[in-house]
Amino acid sequence: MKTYTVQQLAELAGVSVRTLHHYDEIGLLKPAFTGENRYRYYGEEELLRLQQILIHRALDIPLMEIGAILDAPDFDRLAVLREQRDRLESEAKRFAGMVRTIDRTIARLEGETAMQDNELYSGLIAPEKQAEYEAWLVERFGGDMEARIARSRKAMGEMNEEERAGMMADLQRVEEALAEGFRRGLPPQATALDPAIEAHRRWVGSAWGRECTPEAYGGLADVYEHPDFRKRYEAIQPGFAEFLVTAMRAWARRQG
Amino acid sequence: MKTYTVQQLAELAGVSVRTLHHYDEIGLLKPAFTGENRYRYYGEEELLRLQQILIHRALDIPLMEIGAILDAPDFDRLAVLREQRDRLESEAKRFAGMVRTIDRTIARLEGETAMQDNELYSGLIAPEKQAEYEAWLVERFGGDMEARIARSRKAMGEMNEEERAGMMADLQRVEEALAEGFRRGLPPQATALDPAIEAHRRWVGSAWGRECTPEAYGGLADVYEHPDFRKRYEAIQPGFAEFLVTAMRAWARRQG
DNA sequence: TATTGACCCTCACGCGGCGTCAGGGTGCAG
DNA sequence: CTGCACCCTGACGCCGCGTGAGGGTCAATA
Repeated sequence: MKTYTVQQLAELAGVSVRTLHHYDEIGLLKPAFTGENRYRYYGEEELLRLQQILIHRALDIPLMEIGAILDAPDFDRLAVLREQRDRLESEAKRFAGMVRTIDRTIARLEGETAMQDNELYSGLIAPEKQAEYEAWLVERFGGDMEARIARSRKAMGEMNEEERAGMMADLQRVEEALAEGFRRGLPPQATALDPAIEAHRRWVGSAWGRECTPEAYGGLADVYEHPDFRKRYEAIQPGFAEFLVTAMRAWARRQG
Repeated sequence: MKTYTVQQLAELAGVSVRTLHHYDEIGLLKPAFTGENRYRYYGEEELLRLQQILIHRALDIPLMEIGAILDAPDFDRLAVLREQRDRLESEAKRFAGMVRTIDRTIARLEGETAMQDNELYSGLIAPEKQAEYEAWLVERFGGDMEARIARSRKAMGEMNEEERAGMMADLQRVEEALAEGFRRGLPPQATALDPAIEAHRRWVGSAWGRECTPEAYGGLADVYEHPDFRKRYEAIQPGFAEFLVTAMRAWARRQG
């Protein structure tokens, strides 16, 4: 017959020796037998019971309650398993939901970050506002922001005047198409805006030098709420800033 | 400016007032301000911070460590989120894994249960062994077993002699085909046995009055290790009992 | 104004489930 | 015999609150 000492069982099950002492003390998990040396010796049956204890414990069931469950007559066994299964599934879903929440936050932060890298020097902000905006970014995002600003400044510095003017003209066309939809009274969620929205997204991607994903585009909408961007879009047409932000978000949401 | 009292914030966040007191005491979550009445008043910023605390707490991170993380400079924010995301995903997977483990246990128990309901009275066990077998079932599975035995006895009692004889003849044909494979020296895992195995499974399904799923069929193999069944299969051919059990298990495993 | 019910406060004991350590014994190899 | 790894019991203490005592504040109502 195979037996385990406390340390062996503890390692097999991923618990501490102290835990096994404690469970013996409270009667939750008794050893198979105790030797003359007062050592605890456990068998396969105790190992199996311990594994069942650990599943219940993962569901925050108090130890004494776990003991009551495991010591109940066998006819309850299937019902208990079904109940534990449902609770374990709920926990799995709870954590999966938190993963999705954090994924959205990460995407948003990454979208914001990518936007700030490139648009700052794309001519959207007047040069005299740049120092102020840089201070805002550093204050908001902290430590390595200055290094990234330096990097973006260098990349934009390498674009010639003709290329920059071409990009600005493209952006104006896109924004004008969107503003026209706004003036015609289309709701921001209207799919008739999709061509203009997607043209805008493509423009942003080319300004970034990499694809603007739907998540990043949704994050960009957040950043367009910054006062400097709002001011700029309000100058195109009063009310346009809010319309654009909502339209961008609606589009991003529809991409799943 | 919108403010919340302790109870309002506690309800919004799903924690207790005591928890908020505690977090204030240890400096983890201070109120926005405290009134002359000594009441705590929290703002949106505190609500957001509390939500972040709760995600970290779900990962069993000690409170003082949570404080250190949240109070770190902002440039760490994205890295921390990524790390938490990975840990939350691991937790989700851990619970999902436990769900699968319990599902397998449930399927096995249900398979055994369904088998015992019907085969007991299908003529496989000699009548004089029935009382003994019933005692074994009740001892093994406990409380409601007697009610279920009564139910099955009634159902079998309604099958006429001709129908019963037809089922027995079918079963003999199936078992003979399997025994022939055994005599020819086929390994129990051989796919050449599949037609006979599937015929057997179909027979069991018809005896049950409902489909015998691969899980249930795997569970049935466990139950065929009972001494009464072994004796019966050994009577067909010495060594056949072990062969059959192994073949059934191999087939069930191959169904995924 | 007084009363009442809901909410707020500080203070403090205690619980569940161990982690950690002290002091001492056992088993086994060199 | 010595040294190392493992075992024991006993016991203090920690973390994160739950619970309750005793008392104050706020707002509606009679």
